[in-house]
Amino acid sequence: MASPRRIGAEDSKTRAILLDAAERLMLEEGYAAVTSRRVAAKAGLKPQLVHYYFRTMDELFLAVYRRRASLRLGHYERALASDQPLRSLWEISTDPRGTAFTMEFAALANHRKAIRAEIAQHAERFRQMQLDATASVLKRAGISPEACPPIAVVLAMTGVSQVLVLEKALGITSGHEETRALVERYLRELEGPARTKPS
Amino acid sequence: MASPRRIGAEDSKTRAILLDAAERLMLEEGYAAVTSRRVAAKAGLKPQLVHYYFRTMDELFLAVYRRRASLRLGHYERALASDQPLRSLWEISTDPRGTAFTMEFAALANHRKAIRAEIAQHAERFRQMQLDATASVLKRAGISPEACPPIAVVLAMTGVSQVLVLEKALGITSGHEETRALVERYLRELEGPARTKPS
DNA sequence: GTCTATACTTCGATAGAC
DNA sequence: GTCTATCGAAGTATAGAC
Repeated sequence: MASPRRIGAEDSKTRAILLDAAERLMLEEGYAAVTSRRVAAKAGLKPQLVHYYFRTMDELFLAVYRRRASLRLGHYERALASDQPLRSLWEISTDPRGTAFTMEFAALANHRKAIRAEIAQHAERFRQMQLDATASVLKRAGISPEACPPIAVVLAMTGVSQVLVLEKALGITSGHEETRALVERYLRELEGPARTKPS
Repeated sequence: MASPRRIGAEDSKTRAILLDAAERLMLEEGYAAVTSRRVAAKAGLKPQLVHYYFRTMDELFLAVYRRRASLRLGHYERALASDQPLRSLWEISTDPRGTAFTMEFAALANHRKAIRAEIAQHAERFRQMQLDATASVLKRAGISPEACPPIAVVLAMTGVSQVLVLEKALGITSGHEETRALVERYLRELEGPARTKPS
């Protein structure tokens, strides 16, 4: 009884265009630039259409996030099914676009409860997937979980890749090459040399 | 000849109060919450005073950043002068407040050129300080730079600490304890057990 | 140094016609 | 599904009195 207001269909073409525009805006100028007016302008549509497809701006942010998370889930599944899961995971996590999203949504989550909850939920799931793959690679390599806990490896990979991408975006690159080389050495020890071209 | 507009003194008490308010607002609700009206409300002052002390909101952000960076520089210097520089650096970089700032400003830098430049400049300086300390600790421990480049250790410490703090803020903590334990083990190997209470 | 008053812009959101 | 029209709130910033 609260809301007689109409909302557009989820499979609408226009809705997808608005999501694309919001996504690009977020990457290029940060979440603060994602306003109904600016999204519409970027999409070549009227601002009111944003409100027709999304009840609130939070709903728009959530829709953007969910679409990305769903894509990412696919990437993860393919990575884990490959013959070099750790290397594939490293390539995904050092992709600038993916990490830019992570950062932007993390900042956004600081003051939007609904988004924080959504992120936390997905993050735990991705973490578990990474952990399973990492644990089995380390086991196969004969590295004891006591000497080197797989979960710590996962966190280290996550942290190092995020720093590399974040700093590069800020124009800081000192030490990056050496760090990438070191990671490459570990990957070779565990899974051998790269067998597929990095995309 | 451009601006006949008056600007308040840098050593003003009121100015400091406004900076405090902006800083807290940024930590609690993210940079988007830092508006002239909200900063003034938090400081118990009129919004116009914000514009009296800062020409633009960017100038306010820069002032907040510089004040923090200056404090941080002092922390670093004390850490590097201590008898356990690596452990001290780890404690600094896992401090939630410091890292929350880093994240918030990194996100802000995405669409504010002046701030990006300021951050990059300071970051390189901090990086160099960390590197010097790390290199000398590793050397003393007899670890060759070829086996383990000091710069990679610095980036790893930075990345891992950031992930720990960022995820904790989002409510994600799986694997954190194990990772902290692993870092502790490395710190003990290099510098021995903690000799000072973590603040 | 702080106030009132104000100009102008942009924001999220809704109602109702087509 | 998209449009015109419009609200009230909040944003940055400035001028000028006290």
